[in-house]
Amino acid sequence: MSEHLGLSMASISRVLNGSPAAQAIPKATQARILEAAREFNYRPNQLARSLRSGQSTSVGVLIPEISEGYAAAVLAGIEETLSAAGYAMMMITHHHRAEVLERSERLFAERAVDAVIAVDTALPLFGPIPTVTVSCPDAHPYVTNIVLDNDRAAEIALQHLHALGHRRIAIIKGQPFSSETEVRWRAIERVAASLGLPLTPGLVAQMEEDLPSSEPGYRAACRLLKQGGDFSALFAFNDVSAIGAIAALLDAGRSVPEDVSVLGFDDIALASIHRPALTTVRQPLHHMGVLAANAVLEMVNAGPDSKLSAQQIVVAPELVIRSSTRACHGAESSPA
Amino acid sequence: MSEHLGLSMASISRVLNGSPAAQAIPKATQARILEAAREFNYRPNQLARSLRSGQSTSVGVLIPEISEGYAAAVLAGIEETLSAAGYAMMMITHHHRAEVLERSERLFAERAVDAVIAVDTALPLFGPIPTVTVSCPDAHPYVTNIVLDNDRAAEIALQHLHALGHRRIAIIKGQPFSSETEVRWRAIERVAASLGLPLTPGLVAQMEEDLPSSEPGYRAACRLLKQGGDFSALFAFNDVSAIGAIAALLDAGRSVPEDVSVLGFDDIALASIHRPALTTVRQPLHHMGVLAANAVLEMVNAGPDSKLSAQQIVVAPELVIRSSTRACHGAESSPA
DNA sequence: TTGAAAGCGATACCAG
DNA sequence: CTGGTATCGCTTTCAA
Repeated sequence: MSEHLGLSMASISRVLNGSPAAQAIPKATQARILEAAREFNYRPNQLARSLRSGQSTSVGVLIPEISEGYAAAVLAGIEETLSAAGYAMMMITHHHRAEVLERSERLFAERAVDAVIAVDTALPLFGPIPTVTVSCPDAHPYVTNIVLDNDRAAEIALQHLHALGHRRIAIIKGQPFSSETEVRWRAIERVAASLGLPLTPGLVAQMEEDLPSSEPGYRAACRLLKQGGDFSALFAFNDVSAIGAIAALLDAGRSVPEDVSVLGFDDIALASIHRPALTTVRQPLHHMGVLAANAVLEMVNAGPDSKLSAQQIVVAPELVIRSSTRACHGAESSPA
Repeated sequence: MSEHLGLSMASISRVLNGSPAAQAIPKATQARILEAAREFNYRPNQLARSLRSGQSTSVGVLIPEISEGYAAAVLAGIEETLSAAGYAMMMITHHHRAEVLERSERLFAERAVDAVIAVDTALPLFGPIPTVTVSCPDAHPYVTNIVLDNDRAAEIALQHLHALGHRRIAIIKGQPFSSETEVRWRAIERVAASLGLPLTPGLVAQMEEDLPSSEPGYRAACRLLKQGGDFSALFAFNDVSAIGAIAALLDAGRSVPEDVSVLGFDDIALASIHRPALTTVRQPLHHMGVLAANAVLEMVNAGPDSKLSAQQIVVAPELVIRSSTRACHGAESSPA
């Protein structure tokens, strides 16, 4: 310890942490200490500090996987924010395996994380530790929750297609394990009903495979085609499946958007690069990560016993119109 | 502490850690301790343990960013391996900013990570701490290094195009800040010379912008087009830029692969999702992550003073042929 | 305005 | 075979 240069470690600690008691120390001494710290290249040992203070300035992050797209974008927002606040991140990918989820609670506890953020994860309700979830619609009452307004999303999506004159719209549902699948589907049902759009079994296909590729979307679209294929537009669960669906349509001799308009979801980077560029419902993924991290920081700073209640933070989707959708072929001039 | 149930914390520690001294403890007592631990749901505090033992069982990971596929794949391999070994990961994304790199050394030291892994990063030589780099060809002598065989990569790429009858092949060079840019370029020069392929200035464009999107590739391809555009094939620095280049070519009225074949690099998930699916030089990214993590674990387990010397681990690329390349239009029947 | 000393929760050395 | 106890590096209360 650097007290070889003057005074005792108590004062040093006070100054280096800008603790309230430090105001009672003369400027001159403060400067001396700071300089010595720089000279000795002093690095406080976070482990010791955490052990003593009970604050590890680290948060656990639970995520299905890190392939590109969805999770990566959210993660980037989280990392950026946490890192700027001096917090470390302990990340665990669970691949939707229940056993990993169980174990993660233990790991987080052992490492004494101050809080946890769970992304697209069916959380088994962690202890009394501050928790924030992203895209987990049916999370427990005591955790704060960042979710997309799925009702609004379904609304802008279907209204867009409806306004273009489309009346027979096929839907690709998400996989059963994705936490957003059900909420989104119910929102679609509601909006479809209000617009008078049919949602017959032949117009709906659910993805099944747990692959991070566009394959599930490709196969779902094939099933849709085999079930009659009588639709002029298709609303996919996400961009990746939309791209798979487009490939399936092209392979079946239907062109996009001439024969069928395709609407994606998420607005991952690929959506704008792909040709035809994808019209899509944008989720502010990066921003959701930032919000989650900020919520966590707020809870942690508020102290363990503050009655900062859990919030429900709803973010708005936004329609990004590109070239994969267009007016329905056989449509009369449509009402704006 | 659980010593309320029998004996002292010393023995407990011994048993719970399976320390050598534990063999001298009767089975019966061991069982009693283990059961009590389970009953009390005892979680050892890693912070305290680390403070005492000087081992934090955590490693720092330095990465440019996560949104782009490349890093995400490597990261997945790292996370999986580390996690299975009970190690935590402290990740920092640096966006190629020197200032962040400097700071990260400090952060890693403060958190007392046992080792660091740097991916695609120009490392400022961290202290005496075990270090492994991935894709940093000119790393320092004391760090072990996971690199792709770039010579072989250039060979299989250009030979593929050459065999398809292409003679005028455009190249998109990587950004100056990417650690692989120069090695790769020299490999391409060498192979091009041996195959008798021209590499005139008009056939080469270097990306400049530091964006994790396909924009730099798009712009580079535009420059190539403006510089004459007399080529039947294009070899891009990576898949993301290949995808951007394809968009540029399409926008300029050239079709892919009919008018020009495009060859990517990396084989990120996007490569197979994109239409046309990308022919690409596959880097075993996930595997490289696993190798890096294993190397780190080996070094850490070997102890700080072992003379385990730094290695150079070279992995092999592999050509993945999809639909973005095809035989040259005006080519005579090509020699296999 | 500054110092001494008591821990935080474990590990490891040295006795018994 | 098992129990004390010093110690890891820091924060913080209490005295001086």
